Amino acid sequence: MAKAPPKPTDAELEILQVLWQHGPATVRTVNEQLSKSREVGYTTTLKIMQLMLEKGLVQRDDEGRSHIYRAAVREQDTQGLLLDRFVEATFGGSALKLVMQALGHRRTSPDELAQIRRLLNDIEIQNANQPNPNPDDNAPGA
Amino acid sequence: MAKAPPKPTDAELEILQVLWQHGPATVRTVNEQLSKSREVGYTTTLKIMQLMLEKGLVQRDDEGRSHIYRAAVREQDTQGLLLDRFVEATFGGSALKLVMQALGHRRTSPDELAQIRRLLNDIEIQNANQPNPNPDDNAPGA
DNA sequence: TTTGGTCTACGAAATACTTCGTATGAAACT
DNA sequence: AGTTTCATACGAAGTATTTCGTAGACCAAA
Repeated sequence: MAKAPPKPTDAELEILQVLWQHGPATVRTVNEQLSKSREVGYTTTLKIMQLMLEKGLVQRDDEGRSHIYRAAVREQDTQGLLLDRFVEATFGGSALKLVMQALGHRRTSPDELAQIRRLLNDIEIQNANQPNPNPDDNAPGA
Repeated sequence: MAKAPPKPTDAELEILQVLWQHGPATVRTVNEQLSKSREVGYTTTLKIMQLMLEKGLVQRDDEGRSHIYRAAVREQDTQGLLLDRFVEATFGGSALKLVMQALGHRRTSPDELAQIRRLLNDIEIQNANQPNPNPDDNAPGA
């Protein structure tokens, strides 16, 4: 089994965002997207994408003259990985603190709040049906 | 007004965590805490803390032989700042996606879920009382 | 076939971050 | 006083990331 691709850097993440949203694309297309938010040279984008290829973060199809790149890591997996590190580094591992901070210090629309409520319900239903697969907690709770 | 301190790096954040939890401390104390989770030389910690002083991330009291460092930035402010950047870089600016990911892909205890529900209630009450779609308010300091 | 446009490859500089070795001075101990 | 201990300061190397210049290949139009 091939080694898992490493954590993407900031510049790499920007490019992954484009590929996730847009689907497979050429360097030029990616560069144009990036250029909408900040100035960046074409060869800079090219170089980073080449490095990403070596790291296994993207794959490419080099049929024609210009190569087509696609993300080789899934959006959710990558976000999850980065989230874990971030929670660890910034909130000392407490996902609760993160969520509280995210919701508390930010204007959240009623619609979004509703979506979160729905998710909470789903989770509680799952917890009820599949209680505690890892009975390590001392929670006398309930 | 002094310039706001910059975004702390990973190593700096580790040190801030120690200072936030432990309160003002010497380099040696901080280094001992860090050493619990990974190997790190004393002068490495010292150097980083000196740089943090220059950046304004910490203050220090150099009375006696060993200096006492304290965090110069507040935990919540810093976490908020980092969270903003992180949401932007990783979730394309969608705090909702972040929360969904954090809650969805992680075992969350009933107690934590309850806390989040409570927070949601609070937010909705506030939204109802102050339906302020254009937050230009210069907080009249309660 | 020559010219101009567009592409990839590659080297290397610029920057930021982390790490540590060594110098130096003050205090504590004998 | 001499020696050991422990502190800070500082230089500099090691590493990772980002940036871009330049060279060479390819293709199409004139």
